[in-house]
Formats: sequence, structure tokens, C-alpha cells
Amino acid sequence: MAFSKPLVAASSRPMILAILQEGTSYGYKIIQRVREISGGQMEWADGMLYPVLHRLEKEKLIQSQWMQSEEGRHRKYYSITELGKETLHQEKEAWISMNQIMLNLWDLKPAK
Amino acid sequence: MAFSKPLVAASSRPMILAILQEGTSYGYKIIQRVREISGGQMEWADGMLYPVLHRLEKEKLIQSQWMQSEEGRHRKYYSITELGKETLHQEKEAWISMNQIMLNLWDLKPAK
DNA sequence: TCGTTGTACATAGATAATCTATGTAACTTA
DNA sequence: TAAGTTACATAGATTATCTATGTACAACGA
Repeated sequence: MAFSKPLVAASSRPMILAILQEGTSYGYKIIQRVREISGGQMEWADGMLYPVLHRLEKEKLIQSQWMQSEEGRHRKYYSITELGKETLHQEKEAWISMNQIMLNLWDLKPAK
Repeated sequence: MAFSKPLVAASSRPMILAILQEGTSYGYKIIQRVREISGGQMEWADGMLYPVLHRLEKEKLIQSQWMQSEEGRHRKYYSITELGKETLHQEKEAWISMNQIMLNLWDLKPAK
């Protein structure tokens, strides 16, 4: 299964927001979570994730905090903001709508 | 309902391919068809569509032919190629997979 | 016959985004 | 101590969208 670039691009923001709505997390762990929920189908490179996280933070959809974990690890923890939750809700609705449109289109004349 | 740019971008190619799989069509009519299948939710500007059509043709997923309609209209008709049908099939599978991943993610912790 | 609206295609240029490659550094484990 | 993993960051190339603008003809009403 190869996901097209635009499809990955369309999913990245709502996916990150949804993962952070599960609870506070950090870059490296988000990548693992993506692999997990996709059943190994998606592999995000870290160089892909961090710029997206920075953009989301700039837009105030998420916020970050440097913290020391118990093992002594220095990590940047991200959490979703109220604005982020609202945005996620909207993006979720848009996704479902778009999916319905695509399914309708395909059902008329299913791909052979 | 406002669709995000990336979501529109992700849908444009499979949508055009699916519309052309219904039968030969041309730019202006494709825009109307998009409006129709989306229940008026999507409005494509012509300046958005034509570059995508040109790209798809360059990739040999569709092919074009200038024709004179009965009313005397000069139109560029597009039809899907075999390669285009295969690509549509793959993109459809990828879309369905991605949708499943998103639904799984959202079901774990539904957006409030 | 003139102006407006609709049909029909095209592209330039600004903007925005991804994605690869690369760099840094600390911790873990063999 | 070497290799692998964890962890974050950014530069630069590439790619794509999207707005604005241009052309042209048909249809229709005033």
C-alpha cells in the first residue's frame, strides 16, 4: 500500500491533532503511534513530522513544553489546545464529508 | 463546510479520474460535475482544474482531443487511459485504507 | 447593437507545503 | 567503545496549489 503524497499531507494534521487529543506526547512517540495505528502501513520520517509540529504550534493548535523525563531524557512534550480541539472537530467533519463524496462517486461507476 | 487545501488536493486527482471513468468529458463540465456530486459543497475554480488536467495528461493518465460540438463549440475532451484506470484503482484503495486509519484513530477517543 | 452573463480554455507568478538530507547529541546495550 | 536507538532541528530542493488575469465566442435581453 503506497499512500500518495497529497493523501499523506491531508491526513497529517488531523492525525497529529487526534493523537495529541489522546494525551500529551512528543515527536518520537508520535511517529511510533502513527506506525501503530496504521498497522505498519505508514512510516513518518522525523524530518517530516517536526516542521508540521512547529507549524501547528505557530497556529496555536498545539503547545509545547520542554521537560525532563524520569530516565533523564530531555523531551519536548506537545499537548492540544482548545483551538486545536475545535480545529480537529472541523477537520474530522470535512474528512467524513469528503469521504462520502468519494464513495458516492465511486459507487456510480466502481473502478474495475 | 470548509474543506482544507490539503484535503482538496488529495481528492482532486482521484475525483477527476473517477469522473472521466464515467465517460469522456471536458473542463467546464467536470467543474459542474464536481459541484453536483458534492451537493454544492465543492466549487472548483477553472484556474485550479486546468493545470491538474495538464499534469494528468503529461503523466498519461488521461488523454485529450479537441472537438467541435454540435452547437459549434470548440472543446477539449478528455478521456481516461488504461494507466489512468489502474492509477484510479490504486488511489481508491489507498483512500479507503487511509480513511479506515482515521476512523480507527477517532473512534479510540472521539473528538468532543 | 450593446452590455452582461455564461461557456470554455490557458498561464504567469505568488505562495505554501512537503520531503530528503544532514546535523547534533544523549542514552542504551552488547 | 562501538553500534543502535532515542530525540529534536533545519536548510534547500522540489513540488503543488491558488489567485489573478487574459482570450474568445455564444446567448440573451434591453
